[in-house]
Amino acid sequence: MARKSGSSGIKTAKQLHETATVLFAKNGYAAVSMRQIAREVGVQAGALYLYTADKQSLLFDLLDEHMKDLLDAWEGRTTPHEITPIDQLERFVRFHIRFHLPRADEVFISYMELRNLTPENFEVIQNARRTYEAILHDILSAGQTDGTFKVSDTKVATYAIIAMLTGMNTWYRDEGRLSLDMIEEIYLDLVLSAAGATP
Amino acid sequence: MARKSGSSGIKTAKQLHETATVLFAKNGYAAVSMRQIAREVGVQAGALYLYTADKQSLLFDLLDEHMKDLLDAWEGRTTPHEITPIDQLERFVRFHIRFHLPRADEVFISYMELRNLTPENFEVIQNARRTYEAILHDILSAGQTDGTFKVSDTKVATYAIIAMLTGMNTWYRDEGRLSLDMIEEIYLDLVLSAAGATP
DNA sequence: GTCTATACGTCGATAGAC
DNA sequence: GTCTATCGACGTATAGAC
Repeated sequence: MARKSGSSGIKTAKQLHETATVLFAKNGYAAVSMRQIAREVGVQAGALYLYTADKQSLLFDLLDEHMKDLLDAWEGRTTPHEITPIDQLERFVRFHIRFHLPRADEVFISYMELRNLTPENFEVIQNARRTYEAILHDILSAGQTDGTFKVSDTKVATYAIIAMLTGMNTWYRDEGRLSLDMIEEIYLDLVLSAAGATP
Repeated sequence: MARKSGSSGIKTAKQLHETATVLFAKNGYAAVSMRQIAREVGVQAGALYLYTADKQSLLFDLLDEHMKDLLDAWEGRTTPHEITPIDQLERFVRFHIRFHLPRADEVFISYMELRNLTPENFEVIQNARRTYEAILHDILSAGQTDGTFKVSDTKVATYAIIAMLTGMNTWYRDEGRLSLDMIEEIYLDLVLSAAGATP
């Protein structure tokens, strides 16, 4: 068969990441073969190695991109100068939901495929995750100090709140009974209550 | 090489499940080979097929056992006759933590390897999970009705609380700074607050 | 940039000896 | 109940033609 005409490297590179994200999320990193990805992208397996050193780098790049996007998105937000802990927490919750919900596959992979990273790659992703957690922890600590929040342990509360919010991705469906706006308000109430917020 | 002496079928069957649990949790179902399991158990790969029809059945059996144990443990508890929603919720939280924390591998597999089940097997596990969620949902609904709880949506609150509690498994370490008893109290506070409990 | 062809290892599962 | 040996398929990754 003749070689596929009209292919462009940039397009293939992008399709590789998109396809790998979907397939890894659906079937798992270990269960997806390079051949399968290539077939879906529309090239031969060998051609994939023009865009990634190996399968491991492919996984790492997906997770690394996701965490960078997340932290960049948070940093890039416009933030008022003086803002109360309670408002900070509200902004965090809304941001988290709005960022994570439309990225179901990426979020899924970022949690499920950590164990398939090499130790060095795992360390990088884990650090990014800790950076994100620190954002919430700082907010809770500030509120705890000035008396607006009341939790037994800010560290555990941080984990609990993030788990609560991220868990949303496991049940949310676009055609579900609740709109995104409603879900946002429901979770906001849950988080503020859990933090013992007294406005 | 002579065949291994002193082996007993019952012992091997048990070791198969234990070994598979550990390996699947550590490396993932798809990444673990039957040969690897056999090596760890101390038999040849072929011998495993005396105890399981195939790899898929092995995974399903592990998850099915876990869910059955969970529901049986809940059913088997002694429960006072009349009990307030707030006490029910407290009992649920303590039960969940005590049951899940010592079963890190089983819990991990039960969440991570759902996608590697055949559709029929997935359905069975999913039903068991829904049964468990219904326990919490009933408690929240009762409290919502009689005014002891105050959540915007009992369904979402159910998911959120279970996610919050189960998320504990991702960070808990035996040698950590918090004892099991302390963690139990911290999460109890978080859950009661999230539910808007007014004692 | 993409192709074909292939090296070389490992997979799940089975057959038959003991 | 466990072993050895093996089948046929599929895995990642590379070499070299075009």
